[in-house]
Amino acid sequence: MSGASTHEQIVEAADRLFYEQGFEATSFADIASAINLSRGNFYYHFKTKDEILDAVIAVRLANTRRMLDAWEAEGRAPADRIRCFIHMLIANRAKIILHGCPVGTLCHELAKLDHGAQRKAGKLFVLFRDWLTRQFAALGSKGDADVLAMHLLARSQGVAALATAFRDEIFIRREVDDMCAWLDAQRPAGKRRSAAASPDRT
Amino acid sequence: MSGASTHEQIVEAADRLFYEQGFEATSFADIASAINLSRGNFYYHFKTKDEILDAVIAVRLANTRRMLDAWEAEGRAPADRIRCFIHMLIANRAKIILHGCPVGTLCHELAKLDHGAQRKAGKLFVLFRDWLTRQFAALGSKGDADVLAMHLLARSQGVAALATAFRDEIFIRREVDDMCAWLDAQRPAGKRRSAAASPDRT
DNA sequence: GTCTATACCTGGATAGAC
DNA sequence: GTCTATCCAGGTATAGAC
Repeated sequence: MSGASTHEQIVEAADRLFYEQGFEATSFADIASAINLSRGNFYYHFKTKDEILDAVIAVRLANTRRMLDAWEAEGRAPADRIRCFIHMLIANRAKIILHGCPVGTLCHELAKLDHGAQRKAGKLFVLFRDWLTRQFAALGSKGDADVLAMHLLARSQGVAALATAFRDEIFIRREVDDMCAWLDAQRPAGKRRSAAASPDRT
Repeated sequence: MSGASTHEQIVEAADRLFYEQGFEATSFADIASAINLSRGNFYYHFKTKDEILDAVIAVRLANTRRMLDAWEAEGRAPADRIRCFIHMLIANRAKIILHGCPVGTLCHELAKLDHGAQRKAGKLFVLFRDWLTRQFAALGSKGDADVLAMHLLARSQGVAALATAFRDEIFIRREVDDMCAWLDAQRPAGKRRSAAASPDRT
């Protein structure tokens, strides 16, 4: 981290603070002090706050692509890949309980602000949607792969939302199990693996 | 509306603006100008912005209780009442697509701000949760009524979240149908009504 | 109860020295 | 590339006249 350029440090800190506090509630002073940079010097790197937001979204898009590629490159069955997606809720449960889903909360905030970056932030959802659609298609769901993808995406968003509101980790685990069971039911009969073969990876 | 007291007018305008723009993004000037009131005079009615938020949440709690009571008083079967809940997504679809769920987005924003009113806003979710739990219990789901309530609440939150992000009304209707089908599957066998008897009330 | 005027602060943004 | 100093807009909040 300390080897990173100032530019990268700014984006990194902004990424974290936008997630934890929200975009609007995060001031230049917050970001600057987080990396021990003077406020004035900020404008050498970014002219406006919107530029920082753009950079943060770009980084998140790149990180998300990398994560999805990694899940895919592990070369397992489509259902296993989808389980990777579902288990994100457990892997990130602590942060989700505190700050919600990074994608969902950002999109919500930008929608309220009627912000120009709405569409770009929405691409984060599109990445997941398209990736899930491909996995469901590979799973054998021909016509309705996108429907299943949207369904699963919505369920994970809902779980994140209530997990934040109720600060309930048990609820997350229960819903994750339920989603995995639902996933098994989507597979062609006779090819289903037992639930016992899919322990939660915490 | 014009007969309402200034106090009521303020809360009403704040309620709407907090929903449309978010709590933080809404200034006193916004609320004041919405009801043609001078900014200075504001403080006769509310000392701080947090007081307005408290009043708005109180009004939303009261309105929600009234709505839930009305659904219950209509005296129909528990499943019909739950369908009232599910169909909220369709009844409010236009606003949901633009601004999300009023409860979910407020709770999310307050969580990010680490605001003191978080718990009070969370009571809105509790109202729905407890009401749904009672309906599922009446439906015959003894031990897991609360689990089903949380599940349905989460799904409706997820649908609202993606509906906002993708501005997709078709998606809402599809998921509402799916939730209704799921609901039918929760009822004791032999007592299920046909899907055709449950047309969407738009 | 309603208004004007205003104090005070924070946040975004700029200029210019180093 | 980094700093200090500064400007300006907007937001919260107060005082006091009417």
